[in-house]
Amino acid sequence: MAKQNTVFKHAFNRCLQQLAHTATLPSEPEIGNMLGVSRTTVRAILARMEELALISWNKRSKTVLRQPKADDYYPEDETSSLSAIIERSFMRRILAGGAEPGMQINELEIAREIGIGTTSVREFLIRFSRFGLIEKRPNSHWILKGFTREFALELTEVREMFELRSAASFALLPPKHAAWTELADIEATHHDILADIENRYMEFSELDERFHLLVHTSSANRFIVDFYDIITIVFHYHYQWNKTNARQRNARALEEHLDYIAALRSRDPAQVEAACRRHLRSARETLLQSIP
Amino acid sequence: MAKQNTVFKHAFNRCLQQLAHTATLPSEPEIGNMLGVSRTTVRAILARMEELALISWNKRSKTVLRQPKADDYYPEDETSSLSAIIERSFMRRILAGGAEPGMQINELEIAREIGIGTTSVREFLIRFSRFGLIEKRPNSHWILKGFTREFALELTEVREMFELRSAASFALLPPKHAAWTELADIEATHHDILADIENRYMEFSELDERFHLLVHTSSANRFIVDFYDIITIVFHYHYQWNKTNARQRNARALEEHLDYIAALRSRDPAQVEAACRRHLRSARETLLQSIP
DNA sequence: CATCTGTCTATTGTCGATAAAAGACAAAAT
DNA sequence: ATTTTGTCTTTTATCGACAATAGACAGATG
Repeated sequence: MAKQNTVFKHAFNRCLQQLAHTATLPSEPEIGNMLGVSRTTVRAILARMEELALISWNKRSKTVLRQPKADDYYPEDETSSLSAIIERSFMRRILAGGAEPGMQINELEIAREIGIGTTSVREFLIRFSRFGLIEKRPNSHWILKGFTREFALELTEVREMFELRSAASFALLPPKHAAWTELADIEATHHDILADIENRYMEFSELDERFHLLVHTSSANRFIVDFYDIITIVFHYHYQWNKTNARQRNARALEEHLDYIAALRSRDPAQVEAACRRHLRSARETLLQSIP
Repeated sequence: MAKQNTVFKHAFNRCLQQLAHTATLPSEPEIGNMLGVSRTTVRAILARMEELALISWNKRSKTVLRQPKADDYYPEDETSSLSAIIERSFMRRILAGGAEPGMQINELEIAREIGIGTTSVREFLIRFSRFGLIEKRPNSHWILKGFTREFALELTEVREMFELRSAASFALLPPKHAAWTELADIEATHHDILADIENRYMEFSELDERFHLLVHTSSANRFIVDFYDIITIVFHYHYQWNKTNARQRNARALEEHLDYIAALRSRDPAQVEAACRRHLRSARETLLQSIP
């Protein structure tokens, strides 16, 4: 098996959901655009749908015959790309499992454990190395540098530099810039979640990413925006395995965000800087507290 | 040929040079340490040297029989690692050749052009992507974002942030820190080169890297230090293909460095910041001037 | 005549295989 | 009692192969 057909399966599943809304499907290129895949894959999807008697397909006419049932879908776990699988497995090892700094990382071992080839593992590790958690010894193994206190401090130091600068440039965006609309939208969601914090506090993590990414993007600097990937992945996995006081922590962060947003809107550099600093300081504290 | 034995060849060449200095070679592990290779490779080197009647080898006794001649060495170009070859070839394409932003990059084509497998090219591109010059479309090609004015501006923006901070923390290093000795050494080299600038101005590039890396290292932040890789590679290749006014440019930069070094030594934050800013501004100008 | 489909080709993602290099361990040597 | 060497095993770097996917082009369709 040279390549898993996960692109096909994932697109197929998404396409099934579309069947609910229409009696006929649009043209092949249009479906391709919708799903973000090539025509080759679209045709494979259509062929499969015809095979399952979900549609009748003859050239331009693609008529829906019946609604999809649960087992027309491919299983969820067959639809994620290999690198996503490796990432999850790897992050669990280094964040959740007892992985000591200095430990050796072995490509072959990881590959065997997940049951895949070494090439994919290698490529993942190379991509992952930019996060500063592992380091390669050429012709030899990788070293786990570990999710340590130093790591967190170095990470937040750069984050603070970048975010302060981004926030400052955000405040200078012209009033009709799309970012202000997005900001308003984000603000509204903050209020929504706060109003029902008991039940919706888990939605914070995603909103947090959306907000900070918006701020970073306004720097219009690829290095700053790219760096935010590191923040994202660290926070994403970190919170996934560390849920103590989540409700309370998130409520506080939401309030800080609202201050921060108000400051951005004021367009007053001093206020922006103060609010940004306050929030970043408490975000750093939160992160540090959860490291042994 | 699964693997080129470049590690062996390169280490062999370096080991030949050692032959001039001693009549007998030390133990295998010691040679390995010296050359930075494993004992397996050391033994291959010794075996080859014995084969060429350069040494007689019996267990612990390794006696030099004759001095190496020119054709005992392996050719230079067989000693560089594959990724170094790809890097050079690729950088030439995108910096020297007429590579338009937006151009597609094709793994297979590069591989064929250099005459190697696709795996190595892929891995190179993945590693290289962190420099922000290319971007991947999953399941499809890479896009060249190009060495443009925007790239240079974004790069220098981050560089300036990082270097100002690093310089500030450099000034706070305890007086007995090893960095001060290294700084003195670098300063002396500056004077040496300036004294014979007509002949030695090409040595600037390497010295420049050494100096700025020293400064960045004092931040003790892996993200800041790692970022300096991008600066290094960009300046390295950029100057290699752009030598207009090199003598004059380098002389000026050397003078600026000396001011900057003096400021660091003064340990006065205001002076440090001023000198650092001055130098970074002119470095940026130089870079920008050479972009169409 | 613009867009869609049928068909064909080219490239990417992943695997397994293999030589090079690293490294483990016990016997040998000082 | 270390350190060195001989031998053996394991891992990495790289290749070639192949299915999945993207993409090109001409003829068909409205």
